[in-house]
Amino acid sequence: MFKETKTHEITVDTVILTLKNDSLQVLLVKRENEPFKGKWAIPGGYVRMSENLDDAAMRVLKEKTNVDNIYLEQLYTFGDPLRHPVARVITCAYFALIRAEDVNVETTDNVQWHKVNDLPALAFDHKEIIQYSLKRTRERLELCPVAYQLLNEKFTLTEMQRAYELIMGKNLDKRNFRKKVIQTEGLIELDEFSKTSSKRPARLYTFESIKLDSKRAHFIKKEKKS
Amino acid sequence: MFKETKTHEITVDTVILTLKNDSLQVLLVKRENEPFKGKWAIPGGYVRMSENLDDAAMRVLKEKTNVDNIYLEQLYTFGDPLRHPVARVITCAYFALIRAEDVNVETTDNVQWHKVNDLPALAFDHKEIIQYSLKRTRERLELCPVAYQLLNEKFTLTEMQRAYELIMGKNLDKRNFRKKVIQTEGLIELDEFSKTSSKRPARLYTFESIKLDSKRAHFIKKEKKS
DNA sequence: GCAAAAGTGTTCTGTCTACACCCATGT
DNA sequence: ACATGGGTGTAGACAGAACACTTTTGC
Repeated sequence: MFKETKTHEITVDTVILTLKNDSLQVLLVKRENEPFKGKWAIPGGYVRMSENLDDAAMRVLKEKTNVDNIYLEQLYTFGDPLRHPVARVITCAYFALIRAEDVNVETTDNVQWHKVNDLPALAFDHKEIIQYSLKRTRERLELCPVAYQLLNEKFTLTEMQRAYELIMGKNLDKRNFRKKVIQTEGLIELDEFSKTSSKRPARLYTFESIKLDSKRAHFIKKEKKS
Repeated sequence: MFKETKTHEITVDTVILTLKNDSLQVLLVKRENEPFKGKWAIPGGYVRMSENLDDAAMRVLKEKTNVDNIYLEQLYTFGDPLRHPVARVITCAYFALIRAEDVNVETTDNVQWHKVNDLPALAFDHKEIIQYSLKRTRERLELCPVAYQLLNEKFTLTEMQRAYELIMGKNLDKRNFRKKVIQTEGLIELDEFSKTSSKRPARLYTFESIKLDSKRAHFIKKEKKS
């Protein structure tokens, strides 16, 4: 009766992206156990019996990073039988964009940010998962300005543009970018300016509902006047 | 050691859509076992230990419908602990659009097509899964003309337009529709005409790679002339 | 006063929408 | 000859791309 002890196991893995040092970075943890002991991996863990997948992803994310209340989206489920060398582990991958400001991750020797353009060797199929999350993030970005999730509560348009550029992997035209984003529903022009000691102060912006529930945090174009 | 016999089980479920009788229909099977015995459900089954999720979905689909070589796409993974009343079953849902012509499904009392706008009571969260597949299909349709998968090998533009209308749930302008689709890469105008006994014969079209591997069957706009 | 980033408009091109009439055939 | 669905073009609104100079501040 217990011959079939081999069962599928199911995990969630989370790709956590942030902006740091003018590059897009992903949070990795060093594996402490076999397989792939000592290799870097995206944070993940087993799904508990009584929690749904979203909750499991949230929990794992919170356990690893102490970050909560963010835009967390199911990415794809990876189930190749060979993705795990010793067991059959199917993983449901999630991804999240988080604000540098919110990041109270204490990085240690075993928990570190890595540039997505310069990844170390990764455990399992985690490189593929990260690449896929980038693809999805780019697709999302073309529909709604999710980049605000990477920005501080108050930000300049230049910062926002830079976030877009880092995600899209190409430079954008300043005037066209501004023309487009100022039409975004929920974007608020503040009467404050950055005083980052540099040159001319830049106007700050914020999002109306920047603290809202992540599920509804889609910013779309403002209604046309009729 | 075997106290923790409760484990996650993982299934794949497939939403199989087709056009029939001028409506979008989904293939349902009547459940023969508890839970939800006698209720309609989308075809699904357990993932085998040595197959990946895509293969499992393909296999289940083939077993239930005898249809192969189609556009089959992972939809979403549903993992609510309460979605199955007696066990913890996480399901990875796939969806497929299939051609009426290819459908050699023998429908029986237990295997039938149902209009997506008029579904019976369904087992589990299958109604939600079907709704989600419609949403995704609409999104896909705006990017590439996946509707060809619902059409016969040779089709008229009016048939194609009708497929779009049924998926999008709204009527389209004939001239605008044609202007747009004739720019689609891979669409071939044939020197044949439908002779469906009606009135004026309509020109037939086909897709260049209509028999191609589903993964690459994305038709995009033709290159602009430079 | 100069270095550095902030800020700002116009033109062109392509795409989307709305809209109405003639054509080819079967009966 | 007429009924039926097939087939076609134009004008206006809007969105995206290209492109360069002035402004404000710190030093």
